[in-house]
Amino acid sequence: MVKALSHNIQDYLKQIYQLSAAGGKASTNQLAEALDISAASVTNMLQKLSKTQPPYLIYHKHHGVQLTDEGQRIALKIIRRHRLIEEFLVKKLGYTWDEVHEEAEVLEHAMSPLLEKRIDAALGFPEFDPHGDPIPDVNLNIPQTNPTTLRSLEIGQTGRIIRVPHEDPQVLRYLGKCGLRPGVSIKLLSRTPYDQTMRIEILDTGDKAIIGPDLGGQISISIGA
Amino acid sequence: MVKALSHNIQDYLKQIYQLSAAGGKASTNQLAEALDISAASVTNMLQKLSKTQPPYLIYHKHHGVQLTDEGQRIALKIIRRHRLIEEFLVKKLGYTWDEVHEEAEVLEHAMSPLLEKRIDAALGFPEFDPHGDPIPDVNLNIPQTNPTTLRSLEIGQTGRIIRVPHEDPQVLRYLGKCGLRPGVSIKLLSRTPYDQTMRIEILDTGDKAIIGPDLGGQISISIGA
DNA sequence: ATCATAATTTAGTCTTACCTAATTTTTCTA
DNA sequence: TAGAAAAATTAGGTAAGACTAAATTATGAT
Repeated sequence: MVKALSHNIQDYLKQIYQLSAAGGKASTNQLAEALDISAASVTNMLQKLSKTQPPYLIYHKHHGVQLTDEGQRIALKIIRRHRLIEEFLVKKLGYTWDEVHEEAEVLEHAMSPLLEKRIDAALGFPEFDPHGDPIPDVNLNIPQTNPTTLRSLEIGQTGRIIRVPHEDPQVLRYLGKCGLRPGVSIKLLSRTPYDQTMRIEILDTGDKAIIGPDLGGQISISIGA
Repeated sequence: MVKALSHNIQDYLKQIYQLSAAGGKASTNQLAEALDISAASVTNMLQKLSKTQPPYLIYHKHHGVQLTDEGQRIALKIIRRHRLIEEFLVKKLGYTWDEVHEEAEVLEHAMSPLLEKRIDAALGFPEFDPHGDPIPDVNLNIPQTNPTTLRSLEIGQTGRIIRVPHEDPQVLRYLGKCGLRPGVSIKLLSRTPYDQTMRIEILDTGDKAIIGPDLGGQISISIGA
């Protein structure tokens, strides 16, 4: 029997996973920022999580942390639940894609293994959530995509949107209004020399959209229409 | 802006509501038993909840507690969510009625007002949950029924089941197997003189079932088929 | 009316997870 | 290769919500 982990701890592990996906390690300050708590509190918790049996992460003073396999397993389980919930809310309860992140952030901790199974089945075992993020399967394997980002498109080149950033409702509403969702094919029309702002065309509708370089770097695409 | 109440406090208020529905007041020990914590802890919490602004309950040493209007409002909100979730799990996710209580016990605390609204709408604004318990509406008004209990039936008299006890999965599985669910019409065939065990007939199917007096007292019915 | 028992409360701790302030370590720049 | 700035850690504290043990109050049977 495995001891139930607190919501807090689950959130730490999830965040560490997300941060180290881009970088291999997560630093105390990054975590403090992401979880909106003080760095001192983070240090305490990291030390604690490195001393459990089994340990959830590997901690070296002043050098960031890395999840153990066990820690990663837990992180992936939470991420799976989070994304299943997002997909469920959109597909079955009429949510828009900008409403689901916050809701899932809470519900992911209240989801039993049974509910996870039933929702997964009700959705037909989906591989991606509404933002195009991959949903780890029952064994926590993640559907692989091989994306680059919108920012790296050449002028005149086409691509297909794979995923968009999922946290900020405002951004999501903007993208939604432009018709920029996963699966949509686009072409880069132009890039301003000074600030790299991109003009792109949605191929199906012919609509145009303006995307700054920051946001462009957070939108994953595959090359080709 | 109202301060968010902890899950714990929500559980206290809900339990007090349920206990005082049958009795007007809830005692420290009843609460300790129902919440599975020590009586001393309950005393502490009751004192705390009676000193909030506004107070959630009225506390007199050694004489039990009673919810204030505010306390009752919160209790009913949780109960509404609990029952909506139960109905949702059965109707939309293929749960059986013995699986839903425990699940709802957790989810009720993770449910946003928006989710409550969407689920309510998806179900067509149901008035009763799978066990026949009334679901408070958006304004927390409770559909009234005027039930008596199975135990009070006379021999040969007919009745229609209104609600069954909802917590114990074993009991629910037994009742389910017998076909005893809300809406079903029954007739009392006999009662043993010694222990008052009842034999009843389900009118639609002709099936017979045996119900002890304790369980019989927890099954609500309306008189007449 | 008394006394045993049951119910409740008080007092004192513990754990979890957070905080701020002060200190130490690392990193970056001149 | 200092020394400043940034990052991380330590130390000491707080609030919630639980606990046990001891004390008090209420109740019910003779």
